[in-house]
Amino acid sequence: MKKSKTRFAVLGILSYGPMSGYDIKKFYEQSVAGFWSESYGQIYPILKRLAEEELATKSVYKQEGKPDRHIYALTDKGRQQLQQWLVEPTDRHIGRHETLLKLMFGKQISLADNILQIKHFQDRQMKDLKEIETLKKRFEQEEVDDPNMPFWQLAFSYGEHVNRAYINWAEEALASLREMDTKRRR
Amino acid sequence: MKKSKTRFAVLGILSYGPMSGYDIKKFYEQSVAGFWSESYGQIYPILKRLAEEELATKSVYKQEGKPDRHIYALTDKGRQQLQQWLVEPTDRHIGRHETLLKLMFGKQISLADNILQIKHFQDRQMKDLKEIETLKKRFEQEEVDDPNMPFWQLAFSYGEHVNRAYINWAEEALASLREMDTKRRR
DNA sequence: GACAAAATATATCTAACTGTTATATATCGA
DNA sequence: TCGATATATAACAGTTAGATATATTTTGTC
Repeated sequence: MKKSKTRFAVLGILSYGPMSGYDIKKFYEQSVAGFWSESYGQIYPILKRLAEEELATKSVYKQEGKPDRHIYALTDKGRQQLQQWLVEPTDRHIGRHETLLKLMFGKQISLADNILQIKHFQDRQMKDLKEIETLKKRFEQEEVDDPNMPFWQLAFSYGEHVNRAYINWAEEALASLREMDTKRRR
Repeated sequence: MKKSKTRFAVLGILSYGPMSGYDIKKFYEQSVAGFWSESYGQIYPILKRLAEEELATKSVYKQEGKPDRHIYALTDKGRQQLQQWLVEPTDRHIGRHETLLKLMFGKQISLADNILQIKHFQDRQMKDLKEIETLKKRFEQEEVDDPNMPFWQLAFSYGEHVNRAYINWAEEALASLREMDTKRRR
């Protein structure tokens, strides 16, 4: 039986420094949206288990007006397990790209509706690309000094490459669908 | 509560013609690997429910030596629900790209190990791209005459765009990691 | 501009759902 | 012996949507 990937995603984030479950969720939403996500339903139970297995230590910080912060810090044992996973060969995970799936059944609806779907997809990826560019610039201007920076830059570059591919494909697909439309009307 | 996407993935495939659960799995493995997948654990229970809800009809064909084939065919009601889903706005699903996640924690392991991971990823995507090209050529040569063909071509084109982006990004990332390596050694 | 209402942020946690993996079962052909 | 054919399911992994409770920020109205 394969071990949960969330386990390692959490250990990985803790390698950046001690954090709460809330912080971890925020990180995955704001920084690596695009190629990874985590949900509270997994994060909290796993943090508990990591503490039990001594891969992380837990300490509680009281706050006024806000709930306590349960901060977890990576132990040596935790770092070792993380490193083991990092060097393991990685097998493919087939994502579920709903827009593409819908397109496979495009014959069932009008060309106009197909065009709307792809436009919606293209718009979203354009926004994503802009966000990545903004984040990248902010990191450069603020001259973020972090030993993880070179790896974050590779991730930015990934986002740029993939989103540009999405946008270009969508442009091509839209042209193709519009051509089908004019042919059909003749 | 959102409805299961497998439901619609199954209805969609049935729009191509009557099929068994086994056929559906094979389709998702062989044809749209790259942007969708389905597992038996979902397919069989959902086929049962689709028949109960009269979105598909079931008929059993006996075979000698092999298990019976349970063939499901889309009903008008099923086609209607499929069409409704096809025109609905699609929201983003964030995949889980393990290689990229590992790269985010690349500082924890050697540059050589990071390079191995990306090479492994690049190799796999090169194979995928070749497979898509092969499939595309076969469809062209055999002059496949199917009203869904234009939509399949858009899916091929998607695969080409995205895999080329993956490969190019990997090339860039490898160059960058190798440069980091020479700098570190100086 | 003042005030209230609504939305967002902080923070943890869990039930109910969706989706994956691995295996059982059984026969035929390579 | 392995893979293809074919259905089925238990155990696990992962997501969604809500409860809980308070502070701040935004928005709408007078």
